[in-house]
Amino acid sequence: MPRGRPRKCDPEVVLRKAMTLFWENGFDATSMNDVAVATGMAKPGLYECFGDKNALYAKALKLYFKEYGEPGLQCIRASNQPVSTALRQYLENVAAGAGDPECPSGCFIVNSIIGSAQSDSEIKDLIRDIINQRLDVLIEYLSVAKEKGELTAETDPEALALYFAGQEAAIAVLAREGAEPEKLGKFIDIAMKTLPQVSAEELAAGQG
Amino acid sequence: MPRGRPRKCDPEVVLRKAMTLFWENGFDATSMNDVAVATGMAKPGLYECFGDKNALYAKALKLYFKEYGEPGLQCIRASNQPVSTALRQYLENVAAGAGDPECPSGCFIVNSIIGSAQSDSEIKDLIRDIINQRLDVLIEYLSVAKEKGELTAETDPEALALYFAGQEAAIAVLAREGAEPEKLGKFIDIAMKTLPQVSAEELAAGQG
DNA sequence: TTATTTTAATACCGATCGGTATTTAAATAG
DNA sequence: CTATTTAAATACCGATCGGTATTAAAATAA
Repeated sequence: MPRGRPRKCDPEVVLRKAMTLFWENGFDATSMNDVAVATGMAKPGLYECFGDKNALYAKALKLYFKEYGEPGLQCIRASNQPVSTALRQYLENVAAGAGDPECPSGCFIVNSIIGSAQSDSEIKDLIRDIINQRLDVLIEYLSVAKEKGELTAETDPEALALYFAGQEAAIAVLAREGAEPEKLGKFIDIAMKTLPQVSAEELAAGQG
Repeated sequence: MPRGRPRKCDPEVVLRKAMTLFWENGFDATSMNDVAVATGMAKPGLYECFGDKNALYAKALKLYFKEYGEPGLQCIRASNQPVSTALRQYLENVAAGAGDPECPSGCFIVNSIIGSAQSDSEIKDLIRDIINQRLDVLIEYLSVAKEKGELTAETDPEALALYFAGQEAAIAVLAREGAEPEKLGKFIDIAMKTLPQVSAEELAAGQG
């Protein structure tokens, strides 16, 4: 046991709770007092643990990306499944997160993009970094799929990556509107029709 | 000329300016003082003309829908062009509005959806009404197109309408991220590939 | 025990918020 | 001219904001 009075609250638990508050209500509508009441950690403790409100928000956003964003990207990166399967799973994972009844609806990152106009520059940079990471993973994955012959020669990996990034945003907004999971499923069915896939026979012929 | 001291500011101009402030910065980050300074109408005048802050926001959102939402819906309703042309124009109109350098980026309605968690019930109802109006127009249009044989018999008009509503949200978020118009154009190209269109020959054969 | 360290808890700071009462200015009616 | 009407302009209200100084409590070290 360390020297002084023991902590009442686990900072990790506090940060997770702060994340859900910012996710649900946004930066402005979540006061430090709200966080203090919801977490049980008094305001001076919050400032000591996390810095000021901007720093707390940035840490919450990083935690969100680590928990809800990176795993999906990692699945894409490591996927050895057909491109349509991998990308469908990717969007279904997004829909599962955005529509999870245990969490605020929608996507904290999308919410932050919308509200970023008056964010401080550290937060803007963080958002930009997250957006670019996601786009780069999608571009890389689609480029490889094209090289492997799974996607037609006319495929534009960058444009298609932006399309899928847009589908994530769409799912987040629709979930925030209250769209049921079943409707999000149908949405994904339609969104996946855009893939310029090479058929299995063509692929076999091309590789043989 | 009416009886008393003449108005310094045209309320319509003031409301339009308030609209751009709320559109750019959102409800919480736009203070009544900000509106007063930006418009030249002092705070008591704002309250006398528009009611409280919630009422001003609601009026600004209604103005936005009238100027940026309804014309596009009217085009869809009145369209006698091929379904792919009409819907492409619809999305291009959305992209033009969301990416207009003269205005805040993105879509005020999408921003309001994201921020609606802590809105008062009048604003929530207004947002819900706008969403439903748009969806109803799309469903009706797609249903008619299916009946006319322009879309395949397997087409689900409700699901496809939600898809297009989602594309609007996607375009709004991508524009808010700073996506250039050219990239939004490519996005629309891909998004339009989902249409389960009947070919011109099939359509002629079916009608003949 | 007593001193020290670390945190919790309370109270408080100036600034800003949404909203309004009051006073001043600009027009018309008589 | 004076009275009246309407709006502008200023000042102000209590509440809440982000952030902090201060005090009280709970642990260890001696």
